[in-house]
Amino acid sequence: MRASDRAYDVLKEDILQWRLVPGTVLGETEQSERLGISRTPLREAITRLAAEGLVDTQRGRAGVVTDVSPANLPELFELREALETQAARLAARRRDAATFEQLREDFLSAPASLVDGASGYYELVARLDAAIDVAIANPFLLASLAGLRNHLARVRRLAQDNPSRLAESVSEHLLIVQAILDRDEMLAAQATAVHLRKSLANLLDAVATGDAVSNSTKGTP
Amino acid sequence: MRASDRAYDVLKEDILQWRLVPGTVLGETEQSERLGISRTPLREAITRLAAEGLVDTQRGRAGVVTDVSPANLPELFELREALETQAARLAARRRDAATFEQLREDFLSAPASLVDGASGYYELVARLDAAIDVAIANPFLLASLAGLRNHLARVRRLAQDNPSRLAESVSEHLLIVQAILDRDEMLAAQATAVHLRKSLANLLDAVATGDAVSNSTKGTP
DNA sequence: TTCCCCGCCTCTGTATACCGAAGGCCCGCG
DNA sequence: CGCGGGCCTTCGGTATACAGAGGCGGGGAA
Repeated sequence: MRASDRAYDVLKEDILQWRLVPGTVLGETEQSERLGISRTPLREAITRLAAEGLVDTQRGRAGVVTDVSPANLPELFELREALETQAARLAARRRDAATFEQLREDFLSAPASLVDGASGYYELVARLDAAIDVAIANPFLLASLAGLRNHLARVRRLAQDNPSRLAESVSEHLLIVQAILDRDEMLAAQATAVHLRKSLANLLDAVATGDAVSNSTKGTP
Repeated sequence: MRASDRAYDVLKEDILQWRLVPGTVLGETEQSERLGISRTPLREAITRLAAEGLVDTQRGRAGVVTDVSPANLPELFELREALETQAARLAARRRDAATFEQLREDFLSAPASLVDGASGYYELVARLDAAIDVAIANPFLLASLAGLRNHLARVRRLAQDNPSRLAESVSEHLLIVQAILDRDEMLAAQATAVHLRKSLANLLDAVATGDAVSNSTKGTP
């Protein structure tokens, strides 16, 4: 594997996992030494991260890890609503029945597994996202979704999911999966919109009540 | 200005204007000599173009200008519908009245100027896009829109606008501007969706009837 | 004549050297 | 003692040198 790819992966993970906090200056000399590579491949990694909006680069100053704040939540969800409602609509149109039938069963049995931690549930949601990605079969929409998810991953660390919210979330996802299975494009899109609005409201509420996630206590390997 | 920025601008323009056709291999040595810079800043430019999806890079092979074909039109418009309907909705919510009042007047007088070429009209549409960009005030949505427009600029060269289509397009845009002025979010989004569907249908028809644009005969400076 | 293998050559990937600019610190002057 | 200017240091930007890999062509053998 290329050194620039490794540098990119490491730096991206470091930023997404808040090991490199917003505002951190990524000096070329410093980071190239830390990663054990020379400045040339490091620059390529920084350039790629800048293109994804994870770092800012200004003339004469090396990359600075982009700032994220609760103020970005409404902005991100405006984009998310645009992309994911369309994704749900297209998935309903083109989905593979067997895949979503399986997902439907998994979501039906999800409440039982919620009692012992939510990590399995998050993994299930990720599988739904992946299934939708495959179903929509649109590289351009997919690229925009991928960029969005970078920022969502960072902002999620700002607030913790409310346990009671998870049960709601399961039923909302189930509705989406069912609509996709039924080839009901309109319902799939609207159920997604509903889910996103409620998710945003929950996140904003969690932020407002000071339920912030300490960076050191939470890890998602 | 930095050499890498100049290289990026030149290459991007060359790709968007079809001076570098899809499939062209961008050898590092060759391009750095052509642009009169060394390979280091050129690599940065290629990396940025790759992040935007304008070039493919695979291990051991330099950048290759991404392929575009009429088959991409439906895919692009699926993303475009998602982003631009949301953009119209948000613009209706947050627009500056004076800006769009001016645009309304300009679109009202657009049919008169259509008789002597459409270049002024395209510029007017670009001004509307810019006004919407300002109104939505959302950097994430804006970034996705910018990426989309890169690809749209390329694919437009695949088909020529039908003159009779332009008159229709004016009235569709007028409806969008009026809806934004009226703060009618729903109508703004739906009018945008209508416009996009008709645009796509027109483009697909133009492609199907072999009305392709010769690369050398059309320039957009 | 055709196919396969070997070797050369070019090109990418990485490291490093050089240059210019900007910022910080220190010294001197008011 | 404070402020300003100049010098020095450091870092980003660019060029270039070097190594490894992959591809292509030529030659030999079947």
